[in-house]
Amino acid sequence: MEQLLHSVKIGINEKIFVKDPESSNLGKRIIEESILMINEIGFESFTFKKLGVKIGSNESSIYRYFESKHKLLLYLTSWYWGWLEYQLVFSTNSIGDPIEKLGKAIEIVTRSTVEDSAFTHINEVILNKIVINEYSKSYLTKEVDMENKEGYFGIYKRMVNRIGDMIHNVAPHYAFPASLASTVLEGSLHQHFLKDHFSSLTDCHEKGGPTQYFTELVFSALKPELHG
Amino acid sequence: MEQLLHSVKIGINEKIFVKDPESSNLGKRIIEESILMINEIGFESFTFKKLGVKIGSNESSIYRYFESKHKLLLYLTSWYWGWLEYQLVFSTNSIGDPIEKLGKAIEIVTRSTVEDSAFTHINEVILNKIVINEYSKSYLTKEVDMENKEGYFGIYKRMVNRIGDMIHNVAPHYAFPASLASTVLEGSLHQHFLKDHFSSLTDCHEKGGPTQYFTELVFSALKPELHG
DNA sequence: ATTACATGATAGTAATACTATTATATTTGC
DNA sequence: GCAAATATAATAGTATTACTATCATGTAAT
Repeated sequence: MEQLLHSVKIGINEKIFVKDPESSNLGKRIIEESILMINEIGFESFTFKKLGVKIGSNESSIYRYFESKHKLLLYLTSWYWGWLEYQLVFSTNSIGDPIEKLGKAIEIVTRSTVEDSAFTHINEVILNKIVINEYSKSYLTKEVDMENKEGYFGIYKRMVNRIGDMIHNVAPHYAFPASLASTVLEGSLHQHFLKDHFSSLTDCHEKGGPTQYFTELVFSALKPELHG
Repeated sequence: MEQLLHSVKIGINEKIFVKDPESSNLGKRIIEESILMINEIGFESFTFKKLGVKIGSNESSIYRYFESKHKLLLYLTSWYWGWLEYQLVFSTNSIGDPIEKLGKAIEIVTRSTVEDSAFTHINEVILNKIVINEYSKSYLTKEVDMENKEGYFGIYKRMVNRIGDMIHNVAPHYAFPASLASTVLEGSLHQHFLKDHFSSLTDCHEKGGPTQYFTELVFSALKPELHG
């Protein structure tokens, strides 16, 4: 399994980058250190100039990989969703029972991220924090429709669709499978954020909090429509 | 009723502004036109300089009211939540039955905003669009904990708590009233956004879509714990 | 050794998000 | 009605941002 994972590469829309950061050492350091830096100082304060200083490289060299910091954010979050999708597919693929399958899927997308040794230059735990704090900013823009057309959000959409399909397989007559799937994915990020910054607005205080909350929420919504 | 509404002023944390925009004509025009402009060009492209040109005033004069565009966003969104809270309290206050009361509350916070003639200089329909597109940016910052301590998000939190309390009154043993309340408020904005930009990720396509989706979601979650 | 390509260094630009200062209206108190 | 106080406007200035452009240097492949 470790071997298998080591040969996996998360496939990201090539329009998001100018030059593939996976293709060079500098590229990998851009990814590695930008994750740490965005987490430390936030996306607004993050600049290519500061990143250049940190990795002992030059601003202009970073522009060879990404034409803007917005594109870098799209890259990082796409990578995260691709990585999570991989976990999802890998862990649910062999499950035959639709209910059990959906349960496992909810667990995977709502749990706190654990480290993954397969991608040495990417810290998934910290990347998860970035997704919680910054993902919305990647699509809450005036350019969203154009960028959506270009396929920049493809992995995320595929992820929502996968979960929506699982919901459909459990309850074929349920009227809101896509909305429920998007609520779980987006709502999970939100509950994790609330846990850290507005603790009175959530009940998900322990480690498994969001998983338990969303598992109950989804299955009680589907109960009246259960298949079979 | 119209008379009553005309005498109501939405109370906003005074630390958010330097000078109360409700206290002068210029202040009101700042609010009125900033809503239109942020909706048109998006919060990132919006600047006080551009706003000054639009209202025939000067950048420096706008800084007398708000020390930054971030604070102006906090003001606008606080106003929106205060306005919505008013609608919520007004419409549910006289309802005795907890189930009916919660149902009405969900309807009010998930429906598409309708015009309100009580506040002539504020277009609530457009302000609602701003909240959908920009509200997350007001708290997804490195300053969130400090600003939360200052009470900048007080109205929103009160709103979530009100709905959480209503949930609790319907189902006193339900374990996640605050999470469910925050899911409805935040999720509603998200479903409205998806409707406009990622229609394949939602099933809430018609006008009453989000209301029906969240009403079913909440009541099915509470069903096993129903009071009485 | 030559060429190609990746990276680095430097400079420059228009715009942003302000602050500071001074000037001119407008309102208010007497 | 006038002075004083206050509100608003005009102008200038600053550090930073988010880039683009050009040229130099290092390194790797033929």
